[in-house]
Amino acid sequence: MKEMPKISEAEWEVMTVLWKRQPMAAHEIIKELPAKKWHPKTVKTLIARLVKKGAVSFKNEGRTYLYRPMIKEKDCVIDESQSFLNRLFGGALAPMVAQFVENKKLSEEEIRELERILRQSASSKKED
Amino acid sequence: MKEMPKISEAEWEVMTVLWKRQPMAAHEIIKELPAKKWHPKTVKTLIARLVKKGAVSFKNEGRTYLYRPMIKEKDCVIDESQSFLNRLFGGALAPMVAQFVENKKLSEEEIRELERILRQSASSKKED
DNA sequence: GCATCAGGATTACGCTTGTAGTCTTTATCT
DNA sequence: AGATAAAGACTACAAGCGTAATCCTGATGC
Repeated sequence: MKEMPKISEAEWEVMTVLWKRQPMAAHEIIKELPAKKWHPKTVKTLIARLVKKGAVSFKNEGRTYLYRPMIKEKDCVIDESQSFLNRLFGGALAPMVAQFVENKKLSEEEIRELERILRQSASSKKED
Repeated sequence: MKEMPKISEAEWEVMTVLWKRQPMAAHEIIKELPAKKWHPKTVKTLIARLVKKGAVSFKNEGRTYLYRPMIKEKDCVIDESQSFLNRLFGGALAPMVAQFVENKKLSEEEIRELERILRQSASSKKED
C-alpha cells in the first residue's frame, strides 16, 4: 500500500473532475467545477498544491500544462472510507450501515438494491 | 437542526470518551485516552478548544472542573456521515455500501447481520 | 509557613487549508 | 510595436490544528 498524499476537501473536488476526464488543462478544470464555487486563482492554487503533494502530474503541452491524476480514485476512496469507518464506528461496518439506513429512511427500492449488493458479495465469496 | 461546531480529528477522540461517561475531570479524560497518544497538556488544549467551540461545558467542582458534552454523539455522527457520503459518493448510499462490502471481504456472518439490519428497516417502514 | 504541585489560563509555533492577489513571461490583437 | 491578456510561479494571510510549554493560583506536604 503506497503512501497516499492527504487530499483536503477542496482539493478533493479538483481530483474528482480530473478522475472523470484526464488529462485536462487548468482552465478546463476550472470550467468543470461548480460555477462560482471558487475564484479561478483559487483553483490554480489547489492544483498547484496537488502537484506539490504528488497527487497530480503535469506535462508541458505548448505554453500550457496538461494535468492528470497520479493516484487512483479507488485507492483514495478506500483510504478515506477506512479512516471514516475507524474514526466514527471503531471500524465496525454493521453499526455504520445501521446508522445510515436508520438516518435516511430508505425506500423499498433502495433496500432491495442494497440486499442485492450484499447477496452478490455473498455469492462471489463462495467462488474463492 | 442546530449548528454543529466542527470537531477536529483529535478533538473527536476526546468527545468519544466524554460521550461514554460524563461528566469527567480533565485527568480522567486523559487517563481514558489511549496511553501516550498525547501529552496531558495536549489533551488540556483539546478540551479547552472544545469548550470554546461550545461542544463541551464545564462546571466548577471545587478547585477542578467537570466537563460534559454539549452536543449529542448521534447528531455528530449523522453530521459527519452525511458529509462523508456526499463528499465521496455524491450522497448515494448504494455505491458506498458496495464499496465497503467489496473492500472488506465480509464473512457470511457479517453479511447476514447486514441483511438483518436492512430487513428490519424495511419492516419498520411498513409500520409508518 | 514555605516549597511544591496540580489544574486551569495563556502563549507558542509551524503546518495545512481556504481564498486569493501580484509578478513574470509569452502570445495575441490592433 | 505596444497594449493586453492568459497561464503558470510566487506571495499573502488569517483561521484551524497538532502539539506542547509557561504562567498563575490555590491546595498540600513537611
